[in-house]
Amino acid sequence: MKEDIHEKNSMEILPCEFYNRDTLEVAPGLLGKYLVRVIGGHRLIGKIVETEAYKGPIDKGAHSYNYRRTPRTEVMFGPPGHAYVYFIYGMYYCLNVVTEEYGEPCAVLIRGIEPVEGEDYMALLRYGKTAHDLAVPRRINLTNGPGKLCKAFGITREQNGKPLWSNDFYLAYGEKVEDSQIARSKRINIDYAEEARDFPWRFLIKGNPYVSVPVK
DNA sequence: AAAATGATCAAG
DNA sequence: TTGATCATTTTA
Repeated sequence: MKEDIHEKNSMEILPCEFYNRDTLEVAPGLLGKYLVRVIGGHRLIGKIVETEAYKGPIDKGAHSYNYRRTPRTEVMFGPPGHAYVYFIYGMYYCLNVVTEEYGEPCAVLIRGIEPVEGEDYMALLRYGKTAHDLAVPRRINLTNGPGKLCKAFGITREQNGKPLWSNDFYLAYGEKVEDSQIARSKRINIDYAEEARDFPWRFLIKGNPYVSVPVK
């Protein structure tokens, strides 16, 4: 059986080539990977448990649909492996990783994370309280959504366009996830996207409690 | 079910 | 310049 070069258990940083592939391979491939963020003298680590693929050229759910190029979508046209962070609903940030070759405006939205290290500081960033003081449902609530995890990891427009191999902000191999542990579904909250609304481009680790919305 | 809250973008 | 929209979350 052939070894998949994109899967291994390790804290090694993901190489740039990881992202330079079809978005529908990168999105499930990101499950189990670790997001690492150094902020305020703390190191935060979280395991990615839910992602969504956005393929701008053909995807009416994507900000970059039909190669729509604006100040906001600009970084998606750039090289793969960089962060695309956008501000939404006047209140929240969402983190994406840019995929595919330079000029192809595609990305993967990170929708759910399981805290691995630094949960107290995540809780502090989210609520101004340590996780120790939170009931279990609220601990789950820390990072189970795209806006929540950005708040918990201190991710803002400052990270927009940053490579995902920065000292204080990177992705590592983390934990191997078998294909049999991955579930798929339609994407969340893109009812405006016509036929693309039904594309099964959302990927989750089966049974993981840190997903934003349970699989239907 | 509906509010919160402001950047974003296409249209005028 | 304006106004509708929005890859969400919280509260009720």
